[in-house]
Amino acid sequence: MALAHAILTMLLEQPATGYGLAKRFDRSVGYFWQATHQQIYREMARLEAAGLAQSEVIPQEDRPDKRVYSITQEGRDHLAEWLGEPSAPAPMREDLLVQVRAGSLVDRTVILEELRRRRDLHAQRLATYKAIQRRDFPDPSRLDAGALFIYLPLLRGLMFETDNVAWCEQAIALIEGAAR
Amino acid sequence: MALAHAILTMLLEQPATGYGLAKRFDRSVGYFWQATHQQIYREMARLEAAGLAQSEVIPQEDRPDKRVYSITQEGRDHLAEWLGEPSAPAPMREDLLVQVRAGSLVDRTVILEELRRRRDLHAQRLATYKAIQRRDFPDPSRLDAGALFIYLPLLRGLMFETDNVAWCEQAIALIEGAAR
DNA sequence: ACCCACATGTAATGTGTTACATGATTTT
DNA sequence: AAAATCATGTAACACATTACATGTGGGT
Repeated sequence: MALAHAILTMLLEQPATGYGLAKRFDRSVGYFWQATHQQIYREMARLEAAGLAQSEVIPQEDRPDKRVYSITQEGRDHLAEWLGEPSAPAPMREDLLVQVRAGSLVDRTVILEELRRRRDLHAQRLATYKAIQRRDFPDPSRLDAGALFIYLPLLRGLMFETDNVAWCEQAIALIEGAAR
Repeated sequence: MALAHAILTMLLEQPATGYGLAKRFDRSVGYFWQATHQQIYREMARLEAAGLAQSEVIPQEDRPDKRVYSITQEGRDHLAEWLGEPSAPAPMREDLLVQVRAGSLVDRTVILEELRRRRDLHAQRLATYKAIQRRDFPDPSRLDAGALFIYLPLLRGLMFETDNVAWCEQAIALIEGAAR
């Protein structure tokens, strides 16, 4: 039931269309949750059926009409209750680590190439998160409670991608320098 | 198809029963892949049907008979081919980050309690990984290529849990010190 | 007496992914 | 002329989770 809570949390900040939420998950808040538009549309229909969200169709002239969802009071209560429940760490399922673990099957150049590609990819994500940090939180030393709750998940994403880059680099260096 | 590759990778190191693999995923190699016994049994049956693994029933007297799976040459070839393919980062779906993001809905003590619980949980995991590190890799500065491929995923898990603990601690300190 | 470890599965449900489908406007 | 953005959905399939089911032997 966690996707539902992620959607409600985003609606808490502002009402949105399925399309708009999909983009936020994809672009700005991908450092703490990811979902596709198909998942989101399905889940939003459920949320509305359960009374946790409500929608309103807004006609548009130039563009297709849109259905804007917002959270209900019942949705807020439901979210607040969930916040009191203990959370389980997300299970780790990282393909790259499996590939490295099986690395002895192939020539080391194969693994090295993939590690370099992934290092670049994570460096790019890191740059994106840093740009968001600079734009939205130029002075992280004084944030009120409300801003902190937005800053802290971003910080986690930043730390995660920093680690990804560092690990890839260390892996490359160690594999390049290893005895055969 | 990534669970299949994780299983084949584990079988590469040594043949195993479904039960045994489930325990390895659960206990020792959980820092790079997690799976339950139901997933594993289903996937192993498929691997055998596809000719990538083979099984042999070994009768036992005291305990129930067991079915030991091993990887076939076709399975090795299949794995080796997969190692050449680019990997996508695992999507992030961390409940705790959603809970923090929605933190303004409840009293800060609710979030703080959860952050402390999670900090302890991750500290415990970190201790487990460090124990494995001490036991299996007492001197990480000289490892041959083969050992590196086992050490590097462990290192990633270690870095990840180190970060989890550090982030929880920072989050606790910042929230405790924040203006209302 | 009860729980844990060993050992393997089925069934139902829930979640996530991929492909298909439509159609206007804006940008390259 | 082609591709991207806005906007919403259906359908099929793949994968993951939870509950149920069974049975022995060893330890507390």
